[in-house]
Amino acid sequence: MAEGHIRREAVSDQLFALLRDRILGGALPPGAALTAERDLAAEFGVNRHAVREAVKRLQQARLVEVSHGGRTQVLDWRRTAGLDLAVGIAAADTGPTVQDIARDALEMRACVGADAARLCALRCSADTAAEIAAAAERHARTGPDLTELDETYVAWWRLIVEGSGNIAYLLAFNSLVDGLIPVADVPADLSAGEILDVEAHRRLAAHIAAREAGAAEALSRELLSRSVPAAPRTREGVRP
Amino acid sequence: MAEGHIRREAVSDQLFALLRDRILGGALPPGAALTAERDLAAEFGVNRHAVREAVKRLQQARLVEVSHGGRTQVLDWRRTAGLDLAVGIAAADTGPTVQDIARDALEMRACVGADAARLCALRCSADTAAEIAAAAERHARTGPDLTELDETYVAWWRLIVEGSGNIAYLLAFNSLVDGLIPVADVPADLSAGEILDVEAHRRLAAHIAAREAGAAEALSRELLSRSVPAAPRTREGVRP
DNA sequence: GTGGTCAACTGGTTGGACCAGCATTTCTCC
DNA sequence: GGAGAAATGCTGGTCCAACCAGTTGACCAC
Repeated sequence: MAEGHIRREAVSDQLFALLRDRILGGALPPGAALTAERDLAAEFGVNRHAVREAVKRLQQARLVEVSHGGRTQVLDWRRTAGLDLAVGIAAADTGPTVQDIARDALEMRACVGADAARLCALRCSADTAAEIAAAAERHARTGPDLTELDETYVAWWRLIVEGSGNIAYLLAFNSLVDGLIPVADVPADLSAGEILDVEAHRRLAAHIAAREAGAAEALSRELLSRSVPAAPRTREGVRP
Repeated sequence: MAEGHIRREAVSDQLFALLRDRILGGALPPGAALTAERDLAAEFGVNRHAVREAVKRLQQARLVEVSHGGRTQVLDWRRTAGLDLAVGIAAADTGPTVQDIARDALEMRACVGADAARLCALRCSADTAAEIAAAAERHARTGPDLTELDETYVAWWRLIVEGSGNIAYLLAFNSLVDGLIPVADVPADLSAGEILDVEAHRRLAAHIAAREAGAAEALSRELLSRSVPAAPRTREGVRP
């Protein structure tokens, strides 16, 4: 078949995305009351259960606060939402753009990645250090295919983050990898300077194996900073 | 009333917590198939819709992968789950303990907070810098009540993180503040050394106002590191 | 005004039915 | 006997209709 698998998105997923974007976009400001479930169901011509599933997800994302008997209230996502939400913020018509989010994510990646490399040098086992070096070599031998290179590079970093022994870093890494980075289309020349520098990877692996925490941190910070676009910021803070 | 608001947890919330803990605890290993919705409903004596809401949340947390017609599969949370999940990991009977999670969260807080202070010094407006200094003074004048002190301290840090202009940091801050830190009972003497050091807060605010990014980063890193317990790690990496 | 009552919302839960997609089994044809 | 097609029985996805359980606010008696 030529057509690429028409996956019909579930109704509750569509509704969740729609309401999420309304909240993030400011159409539903903090403090406002969400339309009642029955009314939402009628408005979109869907069943109330589908609405409930969507609202339940909004609740889990801490975008709304539901109270039995009372009204469902929209929260201020700047104060309550978690890192997992970052996906979709860009979809909002108001506030930060995709470029802003991308830059923020890459900045955070550099910060957390550097500290993870430091901790990895301090705490990982000799086996893990050897595995990291092996993964770096594996990455170095990976073909010219960009997607493939990206995968082995992420896999290599995952080893380092795991080796840091910090679960918070690992979870944040997950949030960034399959939440934010994919959305951000980093200029190819920037990311190539990071992904293709096989020699730097070898040196970082060596620093970790030699327990040189400071050197590992400095090198990884420099490496990860290469993909951060240097575009000037026009706004201050997170407020529009 | 003396009794504290008998909140009966919703069925789907209980079910979500139960299944989440089973997955995080290893009772439902990655790759295993989740019990079918109808069977879960029968097993717990609840309606299938409640089960569906719980499963939908598991899906959003990237703990399971559901496929129409096929089986719902348990994912490897170490590879897929996001930072928001950190709550509840400690509840698992296998793997990291509350102390481990707490330490990891505090480590991450120090790393991200220091970089946020650095960026804030670089990028925040003069108004924001003044507001940060004012918030520091407000905190300094706050009464001896520990809860109150904690609130003003968090509010002060929120200003700094907002001033950094990095939304990823802001969301991670949210995840840490109302997800992880509360669970972690940091020894009072440690946190007091951080929260009560009014002079350090004033200096940090001054560094930010003076655009001394390096000094702001160094001071905040030192400040935030005070609450990190220095307990030795018995395990390596995140693997048990 | 104060207090209680009640009706009209809200979300929470249930049951049953049916549609749609996947996987295995079974049957047919070569 | 083996390869492919058809049938079957599971899975999740959606809907309808009703009822339970809290909250809110208007109303009325005092």
